[in-house]
Amino acid sequence: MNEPFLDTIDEQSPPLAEAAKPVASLHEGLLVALRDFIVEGNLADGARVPERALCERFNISRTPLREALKVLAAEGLIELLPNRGARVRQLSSEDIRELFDVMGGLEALAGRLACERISEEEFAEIEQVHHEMYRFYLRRDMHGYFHCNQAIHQLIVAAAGNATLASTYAGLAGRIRRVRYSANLAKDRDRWGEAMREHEAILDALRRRAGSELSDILFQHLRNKRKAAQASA
Amino acid sequence: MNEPFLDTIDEQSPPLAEAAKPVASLHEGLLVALRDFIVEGNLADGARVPERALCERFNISRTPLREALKVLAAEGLIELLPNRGARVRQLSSEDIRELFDVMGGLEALAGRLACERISEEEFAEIEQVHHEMYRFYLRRDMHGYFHCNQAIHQLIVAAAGNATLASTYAGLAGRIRRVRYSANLAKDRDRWGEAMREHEAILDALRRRAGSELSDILFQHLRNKRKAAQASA
DNA sequence: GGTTGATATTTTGCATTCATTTTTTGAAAG
DNA sequence: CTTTCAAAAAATGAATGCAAAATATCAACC
Repeated sequence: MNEPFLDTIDEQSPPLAEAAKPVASLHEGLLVALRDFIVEGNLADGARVPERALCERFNISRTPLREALKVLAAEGLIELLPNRGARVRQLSSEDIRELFDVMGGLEALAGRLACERISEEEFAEIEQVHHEMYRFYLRRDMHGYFHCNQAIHQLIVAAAGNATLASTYAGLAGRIRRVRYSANLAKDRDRWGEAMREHEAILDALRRRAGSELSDILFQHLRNKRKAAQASA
Repeated sequence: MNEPFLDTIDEQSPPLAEAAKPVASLHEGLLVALRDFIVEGNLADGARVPERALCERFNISRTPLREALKVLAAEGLIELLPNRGARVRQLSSEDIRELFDVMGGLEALAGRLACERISEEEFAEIEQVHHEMYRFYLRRDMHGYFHCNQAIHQLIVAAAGNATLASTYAGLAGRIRRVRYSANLAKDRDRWGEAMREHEAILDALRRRAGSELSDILFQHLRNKRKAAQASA
């Protein structure tokens, strides 16, 4: 469970040097810490990953660090160049387009599966967050709106009841999380109304358990989100 | 580009000991070799991964091997237990259900995207393989049929023109590849006719560039495939 | 001033080593 | 014969060491 999706309005990541918390378990711990470190944008886009510096930062030797870097490369967060170390992966607009589409496909799937198995309780929660989001929309409270928006998408993925889906989704979300700020479509007021209407349709289809319809709507919703994001970039 | 999907009828993987080809580049090389080694079923399901033995098998020391194992764990092929090494990941029927659904979702996405951008040439190729597959079906040639089947699904994913989708799909396919033999629904003659009809519908929807429709059909197709597979297991 | 090329420095990739933890072994007890 | 427990053996996780490769430095030259 990493991060729901784009569309957050939170402030930029914390300053580079932190209180150097001494990595808890070091098993999973280092990996998580390092991933956060990168995802949170502590390293510039395309910058080379300073092995030695990170060793000191996390108080470990190069061996476990390099193992973690390999994993992060497999996750697509960084890339390894033979004999010249790791670089923070720079996403082209094409990469972002691809990522949005795949996430759209996964959300479409989540919607479809959710329709098959969502409980009344789960639906009620989504409905509640939806109404809350609507109130934020009326009040033009972007921060609140996007918080709810995130929550809804996350709840739909969770309602699908498919851990493989959830972790695949989280992996992709992690990759674009770095660019979420630049992709902050929130500024686009016209799109906002449209997005709100789309969310109405999402809730409606989910209420009717119309899986294939919801699937379409969710995919298109992500498509539109991406278009707005890339247009404003 | 790993492997299209289940549904192959190929014979079981080669015997455990091979000619010990000395890992080419060792950068990407070891990882690929080791992944193949595991995916091809050289290690029993749930068996512990013998670090030392693999070091000798691939003529490398433990450091690079362990890096590779970490990556394979991230890919979901093996799992790492703290202080007790790596095990070949054993997929529960629930895991398989999940994987099929996610792959179904990704194929649905691939179909949708393919409808947007597939060229006449690409479509013609799929159509051709489809007809070839039909001839195999009429002749009751399972091996030929499944080879074409695989090719069609792979061509649709390729026609989507989304590298992120393709690699995500390949990653999941790799996980499931180990169990493809047990999931060999080929034996189910009734399902075969049904599958053939579904493929007719797939081709038809693709011809009409009916993205959302194709999306539904593909997802259901994978669903049915999975049900047949799990029923016969 | 800018370019080229040789040398020094750093960094990478892998092997080796070491401390811990786990697993195995085997003998004693029930 | 089975269970229990302690010691031995093996495996894991991580640090260090070392050769090869890449990068940086800097002086000579145009």
